[in-house]
Amino acid sequence: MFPSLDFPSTAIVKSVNKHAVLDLIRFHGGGVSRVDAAQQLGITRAAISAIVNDLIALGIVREAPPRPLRNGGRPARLLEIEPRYGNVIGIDLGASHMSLLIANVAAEVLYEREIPSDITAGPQPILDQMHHLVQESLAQSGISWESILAIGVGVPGPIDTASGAVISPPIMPGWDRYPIRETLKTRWGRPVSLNNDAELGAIGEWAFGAGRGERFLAYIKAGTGIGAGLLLDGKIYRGATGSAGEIGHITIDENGPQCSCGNYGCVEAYAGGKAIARAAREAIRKGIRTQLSSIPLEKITAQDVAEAARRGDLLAQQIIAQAGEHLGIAIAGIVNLFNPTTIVIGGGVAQIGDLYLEPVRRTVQKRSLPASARMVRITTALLGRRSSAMGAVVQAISLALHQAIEHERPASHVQIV
Amino acid sequence: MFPSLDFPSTAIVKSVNKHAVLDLIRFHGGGVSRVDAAQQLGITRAAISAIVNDLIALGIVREAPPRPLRNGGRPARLLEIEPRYGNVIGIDLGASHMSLLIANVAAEVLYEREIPSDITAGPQPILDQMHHLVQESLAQSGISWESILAIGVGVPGPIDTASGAVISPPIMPGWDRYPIRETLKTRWGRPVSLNNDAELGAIGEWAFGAGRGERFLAYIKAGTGIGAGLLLDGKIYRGATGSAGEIGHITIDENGPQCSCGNYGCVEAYAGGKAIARAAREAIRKGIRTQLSSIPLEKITAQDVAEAARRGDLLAQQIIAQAGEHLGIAIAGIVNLFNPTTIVIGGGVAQIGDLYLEPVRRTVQKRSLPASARMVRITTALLGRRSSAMGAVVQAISLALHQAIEHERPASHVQIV
DNA sequence: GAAGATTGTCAATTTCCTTGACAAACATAT
DNA sequence: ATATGTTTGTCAAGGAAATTGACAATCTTC
Repeated sequence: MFPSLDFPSTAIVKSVNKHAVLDLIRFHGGGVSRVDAAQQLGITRAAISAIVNDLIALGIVREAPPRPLRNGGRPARLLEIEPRYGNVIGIDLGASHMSLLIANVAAEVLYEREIPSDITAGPQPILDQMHHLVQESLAQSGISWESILAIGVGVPGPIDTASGAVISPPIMPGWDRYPIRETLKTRWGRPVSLNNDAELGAIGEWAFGAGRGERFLAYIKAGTGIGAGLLLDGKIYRGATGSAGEIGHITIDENGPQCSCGNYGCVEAYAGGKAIARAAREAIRKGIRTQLSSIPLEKITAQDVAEAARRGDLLAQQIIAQAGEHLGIAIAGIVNLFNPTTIVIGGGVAQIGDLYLEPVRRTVQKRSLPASARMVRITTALLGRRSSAMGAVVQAISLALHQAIEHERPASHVQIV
Repeated sequence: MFPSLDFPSTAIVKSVNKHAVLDLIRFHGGGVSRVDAAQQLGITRAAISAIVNDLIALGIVREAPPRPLRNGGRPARLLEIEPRYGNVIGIDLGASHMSLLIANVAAEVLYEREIPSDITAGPQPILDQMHHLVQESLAQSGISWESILAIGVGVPGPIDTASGAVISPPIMPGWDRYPIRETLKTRWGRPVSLNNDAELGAIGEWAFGAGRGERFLAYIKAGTGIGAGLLLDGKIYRGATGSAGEIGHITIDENGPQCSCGNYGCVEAYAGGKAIARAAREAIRKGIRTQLSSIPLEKITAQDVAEAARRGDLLAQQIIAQAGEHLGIAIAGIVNLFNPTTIVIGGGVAQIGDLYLEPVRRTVQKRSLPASARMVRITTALLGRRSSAMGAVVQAISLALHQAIEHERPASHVQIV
């Protein structure tokens, strides 16, 4: 119907199919046989065989130990990623912390660590800290630097994919247009992928979490701020310049309170971690009875409110329910606009659980059109705090493996625009 | 990176390339030569030649009369669609009207007509009326029914692409799940495409209007109601079940007035044609001085308000500016979420012009994140009231031509999932 | 143990693109 | 006017990858 970006010509057909087979093996839970792959990709067994044997020869894929079968016939030889091919690192840079995963290319986590880190310190100190974290983690885990094939990094801001930098990020002062990807690539001498953290959350939950295999998925990162990662029609959606999914600064009340971004009535000013803590402080100032009064006013965090709510504190429960309703309004907007099958809610605030999630569900059902509301499943992140770091791992593996099968032979002379 | 839906294999390579060449010729303003096509598609001149000559042999493409050139060398033979290959009909079914275009496959409009029609009358009477409109139009224009290759239809509701019906449409009472596409297909014995009207607006403006060639485009249909059609990464985005882009019922003020859909504070209740008329009536009831007082209160329409505003009426100008601001809030949400390059505003209310558009632009700049706001161009529909009907024409032509080159030979045995 | 079913592989064939050469048709310089 | 250079489009030969159809391998069931 419309001009497509993929222009297959015989020269790149095998390449495209090889990438497709590789991803099928990577993301198909439970193992795929050659025949499975042939059916799903719509090409013949013979063609698949040739591709799979290439991948095995490269050491990227292996045959899994045979498993009990159901039907008569020659047992299928299931395929899986060869974990010994190499390792990758995934790093999620948050507003107040930095978390790191080391995994092999089969996405099995080998090491995990999280340290506090204040992103407002600016790019140079933080990237130095990141470098030290990597070195320490390798030392502690006994994993060699040579085994690391690629590194994936996530940051909480809109990303320009071409330059590998953040552009006008609301919560990363001093980082505007700093060449993050190039800096790390040069320092590490490895391929580096740079993505928005919510985007990575979507990838992580899609690959190994609550949104497995869904083709229309939105991941909502509800933490200090609020962001969304969008997986539309099976592909990460970044928009024209890479800053799609910025749900946090959508207006839900034009006359609402001022947000840190300067506008009025953004969701983030109602439903984010900061907003929850502020609501508690205001209520206490007004003299409302609550268990939270025992905490010094200025030290109350969203986590304190969540704990109080779990212990039965009425005010805390009310604050969290209201935050959920406000987030629900914004998510209802996403549902109306994107018509997804699944919404995965992650980030720190989502850890609160049903006290937060139920109001979200209720509000979405109430405030989005039936045609879309009926279809959508709203759930918490299965990977918990690790969604984004896991997404970074997935991206790093993609980088490593797809580059490997591409460079196997000299790059095609066919220009893909 | 992610499993793609297109699985090229040698058997379908030529088919894919043929479709790509055809669309390149269709949508490239000013004519393409074989060499141009080769460069843009990344395949060789020889391959393009074979494809183009096939298309010429089928009677779908022709060589344009030679034009003056700039550079030395053999003059390029420009390609264009052969208009005599056949004709199509595009129909836009609105809430209160029905408009029809007859065009040849080169998308040159041959006949145009618009009649009043109340969509609330229900599917059977309206589809009968549509049939009569087609017959009358053919008779009046002297175009033969035999020349009509396909028909495109647009309706103002969320569409389930699989069944060709609308699902829980807010403004089409009685149409829920009525098999519109099958009914028309059977009656006419021609391929029929059924799309959402805003979707078609996006297609129309993308192909021949204000959004020519843009890859990230949102078309906002601001009429009685408000809807959006989304073109993301060069492709129409329909969502998981075809009901994406329902911007009209996004909440911009949670405590706002009740909307016809049952919720509170939807954009449509602030910025749609109905809302504009209602605001005027309420102001008059309050006794505010305005030229509109000369019109019977219950008969005031958005168009009356627009005319009064143009004549300098302060109240009318204020109402329209406020409606624009409210629409701007919703569009700012789209800009934050989708990060498009272009927003095209069409529909009846958009005809008001800058009085409406300027507040929209101002509000979007104010209420969306700088990273996305900087990139976006906001403009009125170039095709005016015809955007959607033109989109229906484009879809009908797509149906006719792509089917023609596909059925040229027996369909590929390759299953594309 | 035989029959049936499913999986994976092989050789021959087909399809379509690429390669490299060449003719056609123009502009410009001499 | 002629020669040179440039761009466009076509042709035949060659190559890459998928398809086809047959067949061996390996299981379940009768």
